[in-house]
Amino acid sequence: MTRKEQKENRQKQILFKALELFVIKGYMETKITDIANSLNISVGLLFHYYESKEQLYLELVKLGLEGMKSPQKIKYKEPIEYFEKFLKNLFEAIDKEPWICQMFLLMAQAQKQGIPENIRELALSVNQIELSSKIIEEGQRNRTIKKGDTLALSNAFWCSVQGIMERKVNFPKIPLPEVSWILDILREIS
Amino acid sequence: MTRKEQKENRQKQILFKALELFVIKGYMETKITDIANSLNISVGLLFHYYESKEQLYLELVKLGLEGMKSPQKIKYKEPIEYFEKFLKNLFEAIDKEPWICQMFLLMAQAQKQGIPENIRELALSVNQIELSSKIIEEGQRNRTIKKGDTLALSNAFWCSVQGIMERKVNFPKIPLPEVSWILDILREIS
DNA sequence: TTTTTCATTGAATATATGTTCAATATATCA
DNA sequence: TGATATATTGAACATATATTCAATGAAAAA
Repeated sequence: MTRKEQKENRQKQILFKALELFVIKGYMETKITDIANSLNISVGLLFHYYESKEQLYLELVKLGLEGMKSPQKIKYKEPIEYFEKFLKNLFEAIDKEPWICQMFLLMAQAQKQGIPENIRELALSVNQIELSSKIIEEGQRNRTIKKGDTLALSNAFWCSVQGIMERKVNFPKIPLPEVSWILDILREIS
Repeated sequence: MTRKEQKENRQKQILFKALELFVIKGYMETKITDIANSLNISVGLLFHYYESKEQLYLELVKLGLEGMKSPQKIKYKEPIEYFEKFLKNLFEAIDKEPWICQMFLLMAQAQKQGIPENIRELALSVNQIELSSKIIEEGQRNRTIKKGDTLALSNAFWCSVQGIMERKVNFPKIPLPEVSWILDILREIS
């Protein structure tokens, strides 16, 4: 293993362990020593790779922002198909890569109080709920999505997804819901 | 105002402000000085009424446990009616009493890591998801509730509710969803 | 009015935790 | 091999925060 590889591995190792702990315990509750200890490395090494706890969190939020672009790449004919594909991808991905679930929650967590203000603003810069409300509007026009305030519908959908991710992280054994159950929040029932 | 009243008022004042801050910022992120400052009282006074931060949090969880008994009092003929009544009550109550929403989240928060273990166990002692799964099973028998793993369905419902509460606390202006939208997660679509 | 009780304060203390840094071990390269 | 660069350590430092406590003021009781 070259020096460069070694460096990158350590950085990733730290980053993913930090993600795991930040999501489970929260930003403040996660101590630098928690991260170092659970990786069996010294705190000094951690600071060698990341200049501060805040910086480490910032790296993660930046990574998360990248990931949030992926839903925008989903191609769909019917609006409801957009949400269906998103959920399907998400649920499938979760089983293989637990960090996806964690990252989803980190981005929600980063928008809350208690997070350094500059990071919080960054996390708030992509508003999934507003973006989806436009797709919901399309669906309302052709009667495939329920009538009602588009923001509230979008909110209900994303709240539900977040709640599910939240629970999955804390209680991994509880089975995921069926995609169609969550879609029924949006779907016009005829 | 008698001494007794004064005492009770202060205790409640501290308790509710603590609830507000614990829910918004989390347990560790909420500093004793935050609570004292936002009430314009000294830290000493706070410790005069509550022997520790942990004790204060415990009081809140105990209060929350009381509140969690109320869904069990709901009377229903059709199983779906149980969930409908619950949501209706909850959404109506929220507009008048923001602390209900906060309390709902506190109880979820108290079940996570980062909370003192004894309190965490107490919070985990009432399992809303398991309780509801039995009602869901009734509904499945008479075809008013979707087929599928009852725990997963119950989970989807409660995750959704939690996600909604979460968002309401952080972004109070976003409108609440319609009760029926959330019920559609459970309802058999014929 | 005098005494006693309790609400209230805020500086002092103890502890926890983020961060620094000088020293050491190990790998890379000449 | 020897020289240089990098990975790694952990004790030391600075700061933040929970908690204590002796002192003060105000209300209740006598």
